[in-house]
Order: sequence, then C-alpha cells, then structure tokens
Amino acid sequence: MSKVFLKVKDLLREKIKNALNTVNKNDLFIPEFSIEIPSNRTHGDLSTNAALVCAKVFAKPPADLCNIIAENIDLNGTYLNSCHVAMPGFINFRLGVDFFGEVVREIIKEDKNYGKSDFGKGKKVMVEFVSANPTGPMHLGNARGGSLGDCLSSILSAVGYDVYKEFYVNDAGNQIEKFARSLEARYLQFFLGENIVPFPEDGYHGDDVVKLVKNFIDIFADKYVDCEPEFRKKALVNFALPKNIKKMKEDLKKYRIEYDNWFYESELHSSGEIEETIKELKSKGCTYEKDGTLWIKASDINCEKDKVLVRQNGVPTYFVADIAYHRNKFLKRGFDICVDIWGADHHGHVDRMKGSMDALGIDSSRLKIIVVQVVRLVKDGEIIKMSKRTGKSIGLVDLLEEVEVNRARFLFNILGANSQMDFDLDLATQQSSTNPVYYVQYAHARICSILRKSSLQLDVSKALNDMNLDNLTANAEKELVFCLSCYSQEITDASKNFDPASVTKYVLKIAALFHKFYTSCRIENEDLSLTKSRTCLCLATKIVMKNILDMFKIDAPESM
RNA sequence: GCGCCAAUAGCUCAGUUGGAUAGAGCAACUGCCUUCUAAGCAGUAGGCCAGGGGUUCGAAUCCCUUUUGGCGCACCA
Repeated sequence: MSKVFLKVKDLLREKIKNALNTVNKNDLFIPEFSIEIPSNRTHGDLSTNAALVCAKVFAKPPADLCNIIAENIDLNGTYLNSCHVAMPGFINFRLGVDFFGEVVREIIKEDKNYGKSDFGKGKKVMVEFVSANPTGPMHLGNARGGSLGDCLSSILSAVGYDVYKEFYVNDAGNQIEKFARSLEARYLQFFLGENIVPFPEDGYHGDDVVKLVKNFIDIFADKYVDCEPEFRKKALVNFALPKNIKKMKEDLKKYRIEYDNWFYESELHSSGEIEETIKELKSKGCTYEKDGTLWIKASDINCEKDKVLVRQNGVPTYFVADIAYHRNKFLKRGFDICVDIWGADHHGHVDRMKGSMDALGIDSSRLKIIVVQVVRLVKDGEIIKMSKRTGKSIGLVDLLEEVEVNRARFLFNILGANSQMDFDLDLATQQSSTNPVYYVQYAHARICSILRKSSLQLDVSKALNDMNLDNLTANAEKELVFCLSCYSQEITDASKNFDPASVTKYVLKIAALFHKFYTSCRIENEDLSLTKSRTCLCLATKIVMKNILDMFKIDAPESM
C-alpha cells in the first residue's frame, strides 16, 4: 500500500482499540481483528470484523459492540470521514477526498521508486530456474518456468531482497552418457551406414543431435571412427555440450532472461564437494552401506523409501549431487533463502530435498521449492503431445518464432504455478485484442497519448506542491486511486507467496479501472482545477503501470 | 496401491492467510465514436463453487470422505 494507506490502517487499528477500551473495565485481552478492503466496495473503503471477533471475550452480541465502537471512535486525522454498522457485525469506514489526493501526490513524487520497499531487508536470495538439460532444446515448461522465475526475481528485488539468478547445468551423470551414445551412434552411422550402427533405444532422437554431429564432421571428418569409444564419446560431448549451452544462453536472452551465474554440476564432482557432502551425511549417521551401495535412510530425510547416494559402480547419484549443490548454495555461498522452480514431474523430489537440508543442519524452511504444473500445447483445438521417440515438440525457440516475447512472458505469467495450463498457440499468435497483454499495453499507450495532447503541459515535479488534488470525488476516480494505493501491498504479498501471477492480475485490474475512468470522466474539461487533478491521476496510473511492465520486462508502448 | 496438484458460467480462468449479493475475459444478444487512442466502455443473459458429511456467528475457501482428471512413486535426472 502507499505510505498514506498504511498510515490509515495503523491509525484505524489504534482508534478501534481505544473505542473498545472505553467499555473494557476488566482489561480484557482484545484478540487480533482484521482491517480489510471489503470485496463489495459499496459497503465502504475499509471494514473491520472487530465486533465479531471480540463478541466472545466481551460476552456481548456483535451488534452491541458495533454500536459501542461506532459511538466512541474518534476519526480525527485518519483520512477517514464516516463509519457505519452493518450486520452481522461489520463496521465500514469511508475515506475522505484528502486521502485520494495524497495518494496521487505520493505516486508522482516517488515515481520509479513508488511501491518499492525494504521488506526483504537485503537478505541474499538465490532464484534457480529453468535449469534445463543441456542435452537438447528447451521445452514449453522451461518457457513457463522461465517467465515465472524471472518475474519472481524482479519482485523479490523490488521488495528489498538481494537477488541472484542461477542456471544449474546438469553436465554430468547418466543423461550426459546417453547424450554421448546418441552422438556417437549418429557419428558412426554417417560413415558406416544407418543399418550397420544401431541407434540407442533410449537415446535422443531429435534432429538437433544430427545437426551437432554434422558440425563435428565438418571439422574432424572421420578422425574418430577408428579409436577407443570412450575417447570418441568424450570428443563428441566436449564439442557438442558447449554449443548447446551457448545456444540456450542465446535463446534465453531472446526471452529476456539473463543469469548472474551458470553453475556446472561437474564442478561439484571435481571440487570434491560431493565427497564432502557424503562424508558429512555419514558422520551424522544418516547413511548405511549394503551390497557395495551407499544408502540414505528415509527417516532422516522425511521420505518413504531409502535412497541411493552412491551406486554399486561407485558413481554418485543425481540425488547426492543435488544435495551437494544446495549445500553449496547455503553453506559455501551464504544465501539466506534459496528458491527452486521445478517442473511438476519433479514434485516427488521436494520432500526428500528439504529433508536432506534438515539432515545437514540447514533449516529447510529456507529452501522454497515452487512446483510448476505442466503446460500442454493446444493447436487447432487439439492437445499436442511431445513425441519421445522422434524428440519432436514445440520448444521455447519455436514458440518465440511464432509468439512475440511480450505476449509469451505475459501469458505464461497469468496463471499461478499450481494451475495446469493449456497454451493455445492459435490464440497466442492472433494479433487480436483478446490477448490480455494488449489490453494493458493499450491502457498505457492511451495515457501517453492523453499526456502528449494535454492542454496543460504541466511540469508536475514543480507544480505538485501547490496543487490541490482533493477534488477526485467521482467513483471511477476513487476506485482507480484506491487500486493504485495498493501496489506496494500487492508486490509484498506476491513476494511472500512467491506468486508473480497475482501482480499480472493486478496490472490488468489497473488497466480496466483506467479505461472505466477514461470513459466516465472527461479529463480535459471546463474546470481547470479538475483537469489538473485528472491529468495527475493519468500520470500516476502511467507510473504504476510502467513500473510493473518494466519489472516484468514487457514493453510499455507510448502509442499503439 | 501410495503420494503431490487440481475440479467454480457453454469455453479459458480469478477468487483459496474463513467474511457481507461468488467475479473477469471469450463466445451470444443490445447500446455508445463531429471533443483527450472504440485494441475501449455500458448493459442483457449465463452458477447445486464435482457429490456427501463435519468445524462456527459465517465455508468456494479449513477438516474427513467419495468421484473424476493431471503428474510422480529407479542404483534416470
């Protein structure tokens, strides 16, 4: 909320308590009551359930308490100018005109900083997201996770966290081995024939692998046909993996995502941190050995089955590498909070990951794992399933070829992580007004046009102090200002819930309220003072919308 | 079988830290541009909040249960 609004709420809480205390002879404990914005605003601007909550303690019917509060409350200096009682026990308050003017003034003064806060107190937060396998192209789930992670990072920054964005590269383990075998098969097939060299059943069947091998052959020709398979695979992977990673960086940049760091799983192996982690878990007594395999006990990591840490062949599992990685984030690099954004297919991993942190003595509440539900692609009204066999699917890159970045980021960020999403490609590619991103951008462009054509051409920064803004009394004006005043609260809530989608919905609401205001209130009109106030309201709306769109890296056009 | 996520208008979804008459958009119908951007606004119509129990002043929201869907349950990642 704006500072003005926060002040109003704090004052009101005090005043209600004072009013209650006039009948509180026995010093009864007053329970927490809410002060909130009624869902139906015809009731008032703010309402409290104090009478309902206190009824038991005071042993009086809510209606009586309502009257006591209403009769004894002193609203002087609160920006509130009326209160009335409503059944079954609510008390509603109405804000005075001075409040609305004050909010507009505050927004214009704060400008780019409006809504920012120090809620996060500079705590170090790592947001790790996308972290797609470097063995192939990114898919739509990565696009969704990318939009979510990037927008969430921006929100956390805005509320005062020290945010660090990271991509975890799984450049070790079994899927790299699978990748190597796929590359090798394509390579040998080229020289020896497809009928002679079988392609691994579980390999990567996509064209991207063939393309990589062709590039390899352009440089090395048949140099690796007659040699040790391990040597050959290593050469192929060392060639292909950096190319894939570079491509991912470029593609994500097109999607307006850039990381502070790309962290390689292989570093955990080479630095000995995996060994360290295993030692530490052993010393805490969480592990046992059986048949040459190292296990971690289910009871120590809050899951149902014991899990393997080191395989019989001596190779550590993905799980232990991931424990070491998170240990690295918390203990080696000192992050206060770590946010992971995972696809729904990893949800089974959540409890044991958190459990492992506790086992290492790291409070698992510092690890926030957001599970994003699957994205299904819809085209021509039908769901397109990805084919595992051919590796063919519509990925992030294909998406960006068809759908403008603004739209893709916006659409992926309109639903919360817990909602399953059908991404309708036909709808997204339509250049139509049904696309919500246009609705928001149009409102912004509309304001810019109004300000360009304004007869006043106010130098607001100079004129603001002498301006009377206490004449914004129309319903549409008050609704809009009220909504703008909630911005800081919106992003703080979004940061607490790790839910950037709520801010997307909020900016849609601002756009709707602005369009309503524009339609019902003539900005250029005979009353010069009102023209000034309304122009300021336009400016304030523009500031809040621009702040949000910038935060989400979505263009805020000056004209459309 | 066990676990996680869900089920709200014809369709896509809000609303889920318990609040007053459950909201948008799309699709359908009716209006509004000789004045600031009609990519907009106003209105009509559309609901057993999956079913059933419970908790309380009060439940779409919390608990239990049934049904239906998605996703997991590897010495894969």
